[in-house]
Amino acid sequence: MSGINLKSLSEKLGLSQTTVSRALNGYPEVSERTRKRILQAADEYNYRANAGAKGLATGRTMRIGHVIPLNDDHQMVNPVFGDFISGAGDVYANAGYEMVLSVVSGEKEHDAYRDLAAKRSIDGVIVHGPRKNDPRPALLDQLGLSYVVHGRVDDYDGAYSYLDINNRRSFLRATEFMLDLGHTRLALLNGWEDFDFAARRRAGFEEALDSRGITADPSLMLEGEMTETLGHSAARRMLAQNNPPTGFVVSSTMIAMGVRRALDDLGLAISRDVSVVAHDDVLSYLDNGNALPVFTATRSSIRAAGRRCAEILIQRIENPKSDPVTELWEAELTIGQSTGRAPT
Amino acid sequence: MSGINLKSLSEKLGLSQTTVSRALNGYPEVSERTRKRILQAADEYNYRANAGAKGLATGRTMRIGHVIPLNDDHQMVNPVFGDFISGAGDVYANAGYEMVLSVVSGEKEHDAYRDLAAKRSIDGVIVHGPRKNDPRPALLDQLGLSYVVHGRVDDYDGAYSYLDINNRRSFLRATEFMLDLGHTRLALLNGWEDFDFAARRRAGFEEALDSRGITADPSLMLEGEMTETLGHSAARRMLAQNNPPTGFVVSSTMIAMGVRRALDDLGLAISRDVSVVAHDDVLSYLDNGNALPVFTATRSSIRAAGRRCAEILIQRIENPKSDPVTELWEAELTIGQSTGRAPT
DNA sequence: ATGGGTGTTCAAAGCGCTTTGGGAATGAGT
DNA sequence: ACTCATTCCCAAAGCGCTTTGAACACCCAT
Repeated sequence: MSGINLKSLSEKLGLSQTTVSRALNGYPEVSERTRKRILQAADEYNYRANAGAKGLATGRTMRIGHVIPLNDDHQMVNPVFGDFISGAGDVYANAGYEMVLSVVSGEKEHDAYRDLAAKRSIDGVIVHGPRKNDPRPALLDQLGLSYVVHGRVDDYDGAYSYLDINNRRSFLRATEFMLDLGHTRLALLNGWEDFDFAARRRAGFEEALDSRGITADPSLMLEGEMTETLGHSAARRMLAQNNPPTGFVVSSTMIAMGVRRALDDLGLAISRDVSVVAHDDVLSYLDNGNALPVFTATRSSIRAAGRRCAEILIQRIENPKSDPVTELWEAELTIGQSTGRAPT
Repeated sequence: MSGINLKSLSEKLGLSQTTVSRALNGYPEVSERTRKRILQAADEYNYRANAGAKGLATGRTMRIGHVIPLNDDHQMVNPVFGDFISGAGDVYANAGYEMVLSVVSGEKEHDAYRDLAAKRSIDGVIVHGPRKNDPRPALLDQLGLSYVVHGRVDDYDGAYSYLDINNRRSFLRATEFMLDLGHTRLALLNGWEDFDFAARRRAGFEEALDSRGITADPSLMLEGEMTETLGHSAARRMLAQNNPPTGFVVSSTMIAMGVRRALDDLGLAISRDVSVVAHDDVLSYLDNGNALPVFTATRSSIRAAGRRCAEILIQRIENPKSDPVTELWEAELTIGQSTGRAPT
């Protein structure tokens, strides 16, 4: 129905397309009087420049891509994703960008970037879930696409923009906190350690134990999908061992909820019998008890990360010659009701 | 870097752009020999048609929009969203469509649709989270944009495409199941009843009680954000009443997890002391205990809904004259470990 | 030889915008 | 009176594709 174009709009105004276009895009060489007239007419007819045509003419699509990998086993999208894009999306909207999403599984991921680049349908892209030896920065540099990595890749030689939290330090501190409470048998329930963030968390965990002369027990360390079920089954299993842990260091509040359920199953009290410290992404739908936190946790808002990644990417797109931006955020350790002195 | 266009590709081949274009788009009027040559060259140079230019020429952008509303209070994206788009995204990818996302809050939602339509950046749109008196179908019909509603709007006169689950019936059955177990004091923890799905669930709940001559107790019915916290605090409060409920009918497994935590707090055993039945969206990251379900639940996969909505929408886009498609799915009631006979 | 298919290719127009390279009008400077 | 900037506006080219209408070659039947 609707859909007036520049041509007819300018005809209605008795002006050339050039003038109307310039007025609408804020160029100076048009008198204020006519600009006002034009703006008003554009509003009246609900005119908006055809995105495809504009992209063709300018070479900029005003569109940013997110390629989100699908876990092949569970066809699962990382549940933090909703919050991330809600942060990023807000920034995009205010800057006049659109967000395009590609959910792809495994091997097809590479192609997704190639495709988006070759079709020229985006100006830049956010890289989610970087892994060890992640090939994407190299690919994107080669494709000439602007990008920002949410997280880090350990092994890329080139300079690239990223925003990460200090995962190693977070887990170092969380683990030390447990050690200070007298816990010596500590379990780690982690995400897949193929992901950079999880590898760093494990390193922090082990570093803390090492510094107290404790060697990490492999039977108390598990990596996997960060679900409630993982927390539950792992905790059940570990607590049934000969020398069960008195504390759990876990990578998400979802896992922590599973651990709590296992404790309930076994009639154990959280904090008194077994302590739990988690990493909390401050997801909007998992508020970890507003006023007094349920779980002791290292916290860092995924939504804030989404916002900041978007800002950085836009800045990179609009100024590609500038130096890459890198930020490393510290997570905050908040004491909740899930930790206490180790039972004696 | 990369980025060859039709012109240079056809020059390399010594053919006209017409022929190359036709070959690539599968038109018959080009000999198999040349088509093969062209396909090969296209592959070699990694040629892909510029999306904007193609859209301009054809009038079809091969892009589908999802406008997802942001809860203003919590800046929260519905956590089922990840699964929905992972289902839809897969269908899009296979059909050659891209997905564009707009996360917008409250009053700006209307504008988002207007914008996308006026800029001609999408061919169609999925309507999420329909509410009572939802104005969007009327708006979209007026804008001439193809769409399909995930859920239903109660009050729209026009014919429109939707995919919904039978929420009323689900909650009717779940409630009857509880009644059959001897529970007479039943609580309902629901999503915001401004949403169509939640209103229907409540209707089903009340209908079941009515049919047994029980009148629903307003102090046992709550609507709100479907979080763990809601389940926890509501259950705590309701169980502290004079005449506490022996069963909870709740709208998500997230809420159910909160109820379970409240029971643990109070030293009550789930199923023996208090029963819980939930609606389960079968989210990939909340698998409700793979083999034996933790919660008794009415189940319907959100991912499957995403897939189907996408299929319907594509069909509508490619064949706009066809009649609207409407589907109503029945949820499946699966018995888990969270329900038992009412204590006597 | 002539005409009509049939199969294969092409030149050029058009999609809706931005942007280059002027042109006309006005006012100021000499 | 004449030049020279300024200010404001415009015609036309170009972005990379699809698609219309026509051309060309070839073959078979008349």
